Amino acid sequence: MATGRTHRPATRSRGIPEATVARLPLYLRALTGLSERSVPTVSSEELAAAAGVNSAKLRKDFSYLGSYGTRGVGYDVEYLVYQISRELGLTQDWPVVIVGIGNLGAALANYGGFASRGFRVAALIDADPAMAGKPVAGIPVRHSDQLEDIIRDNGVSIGVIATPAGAAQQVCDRLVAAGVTSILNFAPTVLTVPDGVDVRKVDLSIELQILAFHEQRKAGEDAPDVPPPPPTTVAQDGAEHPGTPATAPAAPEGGAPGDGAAPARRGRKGPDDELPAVMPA
Amino acid sequence: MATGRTHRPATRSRGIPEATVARLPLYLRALTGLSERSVPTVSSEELAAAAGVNSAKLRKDFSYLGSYGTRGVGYDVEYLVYQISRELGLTQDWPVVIVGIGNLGAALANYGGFASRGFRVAALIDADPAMAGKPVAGIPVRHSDQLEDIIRDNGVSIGVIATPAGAAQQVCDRLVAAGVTSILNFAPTVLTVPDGVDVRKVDLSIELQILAFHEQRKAGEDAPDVPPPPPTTVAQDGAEHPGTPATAPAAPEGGAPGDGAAPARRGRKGPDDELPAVMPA
DNA sequence: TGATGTGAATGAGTTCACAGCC
DNA sequence: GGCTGTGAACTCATTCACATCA
Repeated sequence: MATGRTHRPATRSRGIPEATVARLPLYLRALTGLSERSVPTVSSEELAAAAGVNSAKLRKDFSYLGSYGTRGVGYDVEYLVYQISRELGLTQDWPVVIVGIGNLGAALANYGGFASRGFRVAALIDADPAMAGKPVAGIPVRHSDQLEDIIRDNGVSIGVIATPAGAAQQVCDRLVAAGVTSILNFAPTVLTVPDGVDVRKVDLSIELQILAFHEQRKAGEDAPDVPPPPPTTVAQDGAEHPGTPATAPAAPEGGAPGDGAAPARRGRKGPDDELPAVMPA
Repeated sequence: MATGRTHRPATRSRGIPEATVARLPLYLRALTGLSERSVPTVSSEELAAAAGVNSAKLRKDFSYLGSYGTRGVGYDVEYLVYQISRELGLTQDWPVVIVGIGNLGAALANYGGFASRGFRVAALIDADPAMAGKPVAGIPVRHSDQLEDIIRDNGVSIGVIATPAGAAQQVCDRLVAAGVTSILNFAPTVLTVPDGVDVRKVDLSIELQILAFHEQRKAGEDAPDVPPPPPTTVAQDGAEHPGTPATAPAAPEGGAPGDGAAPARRGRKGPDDELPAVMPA
């Protein structure tokens, strides 16, 4: 362990940091806006502001792509648009399939951002036979029996999973077996994939929870250690006291920081804790 | 600039790294699953596997919360669930509003993950008068005129923006003015907010573009420097050769790496480049 | 002169590896 | 013996500050 990792330490060029890659689409969007307004050149300062990053970061990011700017002047908008598009692989056409056509899947199918910028919805797939044939966003939904055929016939290498959590791994396995090597996962599950397959995750409830964390901080501010009380109004809901905290999982005693006697959070809120995304697929 | 930033370097406890915070919801989900299966304790190894991280990272993450494990044994599931929930602020009730009830907004409203874990959809808001009163996910949509009242009446501090890009900043401003201090933004725009307001962004097209980048790499593998040719099939689309690259934005000449004569990407693909999310709000 | 491009400094996050405790 | 908790090493990312060049 820790020996191999061919990570291309080589000459130069190849090996753009992941953090930079993640920002390229942001720059691209900002540049596209400028391009539409026929702005010929931008400085790192201006473009950084439009993309919501700081200019030093932007310049360093661009330096990984090459020397595409002109000192004393800035960057040529059209040229940069092309270079970034090419770097991201958007100068070619990527057929994608969306699996799981519930609310979310339909939203994705209708999403303008899919159609533009090199992505093309090759098929919508759902496990519900009743959905089959029904057009969503102008594309007829196909039954998941045909998943493998669709992937192969269209040379699809990118798949989007918008199924409930329970179906996600299974769908993922089938996609991968059929040749998909990049997956965008909206289901709230950890997907297991073989090496060589990329998975990116978009998880609505996780994002909300992160916000809640920071929100709590704001409300609690200088409360030194105890869990701050409800910051916003609304908290009581009628039956809020669950059973006696008898089930309280014995804390490892020895002065654990920040709390006394955990109420064990008994009284399981709802049965749908696994956050089923939207519809069966 | 760069002086202030009280960032709590203090004694201990407060100051959980952002990266750790972002993983807590993941651990929580894995733990919830174990809890439902009545598993009493887990080792860092097992839990890490379930959450898709490595065990050292998990242990370090937990160490920021306190010493909640037992050496030689592992972690008490129920106890950890409570501690993480508390740390994330999920032991209280967070009313949220969703603005922009198009496909995506509806998907979010129906999303199980919202209802569980401390979040409660206080209202759905849309700018389309025709939507007003129509129930979505059992909640009547309200017109955006009432946005401020809704925020204040319900003590909402978290808002979700699912409007088209064009409306997002405006909606954001109104949310913030009305007292919202955390925003989850699904619109493909950079939002500008005052200090003290948190914004998290979920951007479908950016995620896809990042996948495309890696996908391209896989296909190109050992092509040393030139942009690899289309990996998947499907590439020609009829009229693919745009006008002469006359408009080609003069590259800064001097041997720029990796490409010759950028085709300037003339012939703008489609007019909907700004990726309007779904529906007016 | 006014911007880029980039080494060097700093900081954040991850991983290692092992002491400490059950 | 087994597993947590954590200093220390390391890797990755951001920021600074300035040499460099149109």
